[in-house]
Amino acid sequence: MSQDPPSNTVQPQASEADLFRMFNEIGIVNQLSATRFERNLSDGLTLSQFSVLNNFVRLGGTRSPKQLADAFQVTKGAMTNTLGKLAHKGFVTISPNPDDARAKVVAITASGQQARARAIAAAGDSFSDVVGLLSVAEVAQLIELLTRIRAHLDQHREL
Amino acid sequence: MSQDPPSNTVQPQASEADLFRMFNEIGIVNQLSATRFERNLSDGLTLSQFSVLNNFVRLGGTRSPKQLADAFQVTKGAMTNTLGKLAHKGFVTISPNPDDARAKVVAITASGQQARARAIAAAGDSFSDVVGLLSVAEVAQLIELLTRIRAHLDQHREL
DNA sequence: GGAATTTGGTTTAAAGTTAAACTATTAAAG
DNA sequence: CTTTAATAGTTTAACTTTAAACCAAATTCC
Repeated sequence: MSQDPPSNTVQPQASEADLFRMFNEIGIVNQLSATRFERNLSDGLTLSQFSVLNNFVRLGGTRSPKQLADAFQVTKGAMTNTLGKLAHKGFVTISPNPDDARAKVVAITASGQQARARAIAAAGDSFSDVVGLLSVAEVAQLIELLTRIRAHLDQHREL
Repeated sequence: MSQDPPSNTVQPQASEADLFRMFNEIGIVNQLSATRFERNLSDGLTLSQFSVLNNFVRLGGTRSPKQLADAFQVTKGAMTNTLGKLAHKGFVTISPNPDDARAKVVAITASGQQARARAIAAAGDSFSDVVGLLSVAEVAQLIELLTRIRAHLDQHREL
């Protein structure tokens, strides 16, 4: 439909096998880095809990449990659980939504922001040995490509 | 200690904040792609089960449950469970190790290889829409960088 | 050789996840 | 309006994973 016209400067597309290998490699790196990160997490935070706090700080504002569940591709039940833990620790507040009695409004607290900052600092430590491994340009390139992939997967996800 | 001497051709190193962002992006992409992949898995395979089969095909030979557990950064208990399921489906065999009565020898079966091939085919389908997104060069670059990171994390992991 | 330690694997309890059932509220259709 | 369908959130059962206890077999160390 809306394909670019053929041209002599077109880059050859990646094969499915290449992509499989790439996603495989992403999976392994993620496994290793997430394990490492999770171990250094403070305040008894799990990765899911941290992710929620981080999301609030990065994007600001408030969200419903449903929105969070969708954003993290997790069931509503799982999010109920995660938010319960965070609320219990005082890192988020969960209030009724005045406009919709079914819904709730989740917000991060000052204490939650501090916990997130502590976690980030700990994360920095846990990755300090990787600093020498990549140049700024390489990291930038990596982020650029990953962001592109993320945006695509995000748009085309079913559910 | 063993640092390179300063020079005018040295690349500036990535900051911890950049790295955090990078690993964060890897986590999100992984989350999205793994979810997608897992949904298209055939033969009732879970991602862990598929990973074990894939590992056997990629690297050949046989392995002990312990080796597999280490390779995937998973507890021995979890691997006992995963291998049990795979054995039940007839995709691997688990035999005693004649040289060490504590240990076992795990091998993939022909049926397991076929199941892995089917899963790969399904995976190809599930990623077909990503094909147009990246050039061969970009995927190659991505794989190169990820492999480097993986090797580093792998060498420096605790446990 | 025999005691103490380490290692491979299984099992158990606790925690987190999913899928599905369920409740309550809102939106849509007639 | 009123009935029907969809939506937000919670709860439950089944499953996976981890951490820790446990058993059996191998190693290490006197």
